[in-house]
Amino acid sequence: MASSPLLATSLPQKQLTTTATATAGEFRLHPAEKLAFLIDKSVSVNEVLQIHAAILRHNIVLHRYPVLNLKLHRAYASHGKIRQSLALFHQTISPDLFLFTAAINTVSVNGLHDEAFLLYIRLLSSEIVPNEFTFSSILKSCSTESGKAIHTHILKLGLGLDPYVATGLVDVYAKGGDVISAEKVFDRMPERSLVSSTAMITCYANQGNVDSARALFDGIRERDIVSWNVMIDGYAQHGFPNEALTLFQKLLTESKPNPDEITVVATLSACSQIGALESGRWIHVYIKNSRRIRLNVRVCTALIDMYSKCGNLEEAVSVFNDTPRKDIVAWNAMISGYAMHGYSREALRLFDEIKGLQPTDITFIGLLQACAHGGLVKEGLRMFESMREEYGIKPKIEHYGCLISLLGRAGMLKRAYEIIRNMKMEADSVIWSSLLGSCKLHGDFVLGKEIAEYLIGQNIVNSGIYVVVSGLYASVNDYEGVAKVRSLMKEKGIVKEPGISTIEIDDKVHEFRAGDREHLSCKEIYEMLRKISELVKSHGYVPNTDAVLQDLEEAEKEQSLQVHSERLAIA
DNA sequence: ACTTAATTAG
Repeated sequence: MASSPLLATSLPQKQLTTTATATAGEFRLHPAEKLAFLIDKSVSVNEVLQIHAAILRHNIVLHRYPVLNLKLHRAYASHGKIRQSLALFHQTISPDLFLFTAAINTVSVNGLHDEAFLLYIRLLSSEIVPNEFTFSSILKSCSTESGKAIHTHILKLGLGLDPYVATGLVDVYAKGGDVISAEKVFDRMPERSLVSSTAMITCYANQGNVDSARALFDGIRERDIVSWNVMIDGYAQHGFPNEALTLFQKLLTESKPNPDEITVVATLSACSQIGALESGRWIHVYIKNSRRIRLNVRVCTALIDMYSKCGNLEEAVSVFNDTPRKDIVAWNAMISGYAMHGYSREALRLFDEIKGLQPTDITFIGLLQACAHGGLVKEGLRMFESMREEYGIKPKIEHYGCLISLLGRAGMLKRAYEIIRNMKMEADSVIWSSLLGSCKLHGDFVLGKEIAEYLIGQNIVNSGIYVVVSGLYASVNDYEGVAKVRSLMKEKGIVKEPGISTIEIDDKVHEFRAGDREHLSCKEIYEMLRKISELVKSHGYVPNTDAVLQDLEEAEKEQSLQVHSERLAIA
């Protein structure tokens, strides 16, 4: 659209002779209606500003033309000019329901939840009655508590069965984790729309109830890509990465719908979790060959994460270098990638290269991990300080975890212990395990035992800590200590979670538990295991049975190590 | 004229 004609004193004749605006020109419209028509055609903020200027030039009093006023508000809001669109609202003498609703929607969408409620209250104070549009807008700003209050208003006005409103309610209850209320609203809907079903699937998935989610998903006749994405991501984010991959494969076998950016991001996350490099690579190639799916910053970040976690750092770096419009999340992923591969200096160097982006708490987790892995004590301590002082980021428990691991590995055990005791927050089992592990590593059994006894005394225990404590006792041959820990475990009914190892072969992920005999090639696997064992023993391998927690004879301990899940997977 | 579901980093 041309830029200057709108600023001319009369209405832009040129505009009205083009084909696009011919319909408007055929009628003798009031300038306000013509301008409203132009707003609908506008594609940039500049055009909106010019139209606004034309409105002022024509001395059009906006609140006398509610439709024009509303369209202008919407146009500003849709281009992210929130202040401008709200200014329009506040200049309007008595806003009608449409403008109220649009304004509530604008602030809600932009996260100004308090503002949304102020507007809603102002609406209620006028004699205007909110409608279904208003509620689907205000619900976006509701917590579960305020959602319940709004729910009563909805019921009072008889709008509870409107599909938009009901979906909004399901969404509010889903965010608050109130599945029961969400189900109630959902079940009462006269007909389940695709969107409301998808909202309900999201609710189930977020609760980790993937079975209910899947049942609902399977019951949908016409599934769109959003419902597939919700289901795949639901699996991926709640401990079922294999199911996520399988479902993605199922999607590929159906002709519709086509995967999009979000589908591949969710699936790549599943690949990262199980180290499925081949599947991840396949998806990368699929994206490159697809004309629909763009390698945008989010897709690239998922690829960086996948390649890093699947052990291919070079490919992660290569994707990072080709990532367009890198945001802090992309930088964080690459920093963490370097950190987990032990390239500490590269991680720190990358941090120095970030320009014009505010680092987040996660940036510092990556950096501190890099320092911990590389034994860069001075740098790590300085980093921890600058996080608080320079960047104003409050350390979370995870940051302390990195710090303790950093000091612990460097043998600065006393200092690490002091930091834990002086932390503002309660140390978690990860931190204690890390420090105990360091005590064992550096042979400081006095401090190690002191901590172990403190933990047992304080009842800060779980299977993770028991394992480390017992290992600590075992390494100094304190079998009384080991026995004490064991009986405590029994007494409290703590069971060590069975370890599972997975390995990817020819695009299929195989799972193994210790002593597993479920696998189809079980016989061959055990035969291979026997050969490997002979080989390593002939090279002087002696099994270290100290870490075996079960109460077994030495030979049995060896046997239990022999069929360790990782060994099975490798065989 | 105003309205509904999904995304990455530890």
